[in-house]
Amino acid sequence: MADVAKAAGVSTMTVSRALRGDPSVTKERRAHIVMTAERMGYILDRGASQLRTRKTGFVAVTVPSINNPNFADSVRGLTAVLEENGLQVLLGFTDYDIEREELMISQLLRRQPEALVLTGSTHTSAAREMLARTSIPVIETWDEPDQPLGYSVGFSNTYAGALMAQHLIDTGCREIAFVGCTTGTDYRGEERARGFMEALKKNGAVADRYIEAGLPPLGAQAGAEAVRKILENYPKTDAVMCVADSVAFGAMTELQRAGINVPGQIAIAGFGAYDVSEFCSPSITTINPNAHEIGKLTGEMIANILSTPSQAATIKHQRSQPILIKRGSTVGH
Amino acid sequence: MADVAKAAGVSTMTVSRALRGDPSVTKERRAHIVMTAERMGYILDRGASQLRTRKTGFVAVTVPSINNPNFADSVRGLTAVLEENGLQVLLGFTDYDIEREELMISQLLRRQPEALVLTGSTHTSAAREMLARTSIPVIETWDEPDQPLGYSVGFSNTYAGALMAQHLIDTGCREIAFVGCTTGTDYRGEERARGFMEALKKNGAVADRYIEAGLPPLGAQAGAEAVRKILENYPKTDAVMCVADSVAFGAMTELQRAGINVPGQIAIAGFGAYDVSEFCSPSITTINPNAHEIGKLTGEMIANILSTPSQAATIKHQRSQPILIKRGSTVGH
DNA sequence: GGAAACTACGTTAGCGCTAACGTAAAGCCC
DNA sequence: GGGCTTTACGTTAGCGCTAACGTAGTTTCC
Repeated sequence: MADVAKAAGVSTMTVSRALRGDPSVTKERRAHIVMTAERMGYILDRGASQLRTRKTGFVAVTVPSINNPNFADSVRGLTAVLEENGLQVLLGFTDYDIEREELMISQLLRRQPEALVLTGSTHTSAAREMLARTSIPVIETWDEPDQPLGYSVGFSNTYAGALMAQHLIDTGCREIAFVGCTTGTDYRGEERARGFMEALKKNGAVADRYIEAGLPPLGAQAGAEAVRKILENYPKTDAVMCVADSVAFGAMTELQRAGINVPGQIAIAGFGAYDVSEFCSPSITTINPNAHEIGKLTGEMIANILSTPSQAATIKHQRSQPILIKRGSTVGH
Repeated sequence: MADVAKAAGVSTMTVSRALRGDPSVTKERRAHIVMTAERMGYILDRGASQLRTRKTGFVAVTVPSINNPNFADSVRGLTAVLEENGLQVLLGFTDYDIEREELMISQLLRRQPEALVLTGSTHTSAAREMLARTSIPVIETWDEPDQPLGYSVGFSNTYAGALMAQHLIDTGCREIAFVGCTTGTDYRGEERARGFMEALKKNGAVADRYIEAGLPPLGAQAGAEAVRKILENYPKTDAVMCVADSVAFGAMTELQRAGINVPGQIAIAGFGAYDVSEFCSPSITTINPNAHEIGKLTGEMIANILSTPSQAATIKHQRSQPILIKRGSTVGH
């Protein structure tokens, strides 16, 4: 910067001001300085400026996996809003493991982010302690936390599960299975299962068919395997709800391969509103979690918090609405 | 840090050394310092340390979109390897737009990354200039650049296109359409189309059926619409290659809906080895670009470059091999 | 047993930037 | 026209950390 200043015949302070667009530099001088800097290939060092200004422009984000289209959508929505506000996302992948989440959090915090976004509301106690001590806002997403760490944006996965259970019962199904995983990793999926099962019980339907399908992230393969288990152990099953659309797609394909009519004999439902569930045949009934919206709302919440100097936060908990999408895989049952 | 030093009864230098695991601190003292720091909730500021050490631990990465499973896989593979080497990925999304790529690059460079990973080899001239001036290694991925900016990891998309064309011709197809987009955005997809068309010509097949399917990222919807165009304009078509598996899936579903047998009447092929193409019925012939491998190789290359102080780089260009996966959507034609 | 080497610390300085303050010169007001 | 404000800069200091060097105390070796 000193070199640029000398070349432009001004002080480093003026260069700094010019490059940051400070209005107290005359237009002509700024243009000259910017041109000089460009010609010399000078690039402003955000690392040094952050040391002085105490602003990094980072927002740390942890997600279980980027291969899940829902989380990918959320990250995209979040990134877009933050970018408009001059903020850069620092991503950490937890692989559906809260121990890894703890590790990611501690690493990300060293970068002095201005806010921290987590996926889910289940964390290790060490992570909770760290986060309690942090002065930056923490936003939990994709859930409605019982003991919020600060802010939250999401929906009740229990409710989402119940929503689908109600739909299947309304369609006339009574012997309903759920395919998911309760390995203590995908907590949001487990909550959907819990909400689903409880709603079944409340409606007097059979609620003993929980099929363990392996470790997350579950895919079509897991769905196909689960269906084989169901046909073998519970031949009278008339509906299968899956923890994600990819699983539902695999399940439905396997049923069709076995010559079973969907939805005539067995109805299929999923979660996530993935592309595939819309275009397969029959199309799969699902729940749209509005992933992009969650990311967008989170970004807006952060922009809001950071621009409000007082701690008097406006809205601390944003609820997003999961939408039931009725499709061919259940409606003709 | 000074507070921790005082509390532990040592100098800040010793605290710094202890927290970084410098072996010149006795075990007992280190344990004591680490404990003190933890008790006080002290977190090391990487931003300040990077100013002194000139090492940020950042690797900047630009990808067109994270919603594409291939790029998601690549990012995951890359992140995993870099994480093992103490490096943090800084992600920028270009939305298949090289103007946005230029913007992302200039923003990311301000963070002083130690390496820069780009997707593709088509860049704006301003971006090429910036990158030529940078002293950090630049790795272009998902392509084999004609004018490499430094390093590269990828495969020839032209070759991948030709590979599939050859397979369709071998299967007996002659009137073959390609569904993609040539809007000057998805350069890798365009190259696959070019390689595909050239291979068709070389084999004396019809090569005039390029179907423009809209802006990237293309999905199942685009595939379904393209198929309608094909049936209308080129009813004698006996095979359809799509720029991505999601598109191929939409195309196949639409054909089946129209009562056309796949592969009996029309064969379908895709690209990307997405989950859906394996589990749909019939399963879709595709090309596996080994996305995760590309990310992994890129990460290893970076680790290698950064650990070798001399500029005498070992391998500058890594070739990854796309694999043809023959499946039900073409083999019974 | 004395020089050399090593160990385990502390001290000093500075990485590149900008907040806060200082200061001329110009503009403004009655 | 004297005092006020405003504009457009420059000067000083320091953000939190660690490389490089300095220094006691200990060990090694012939």
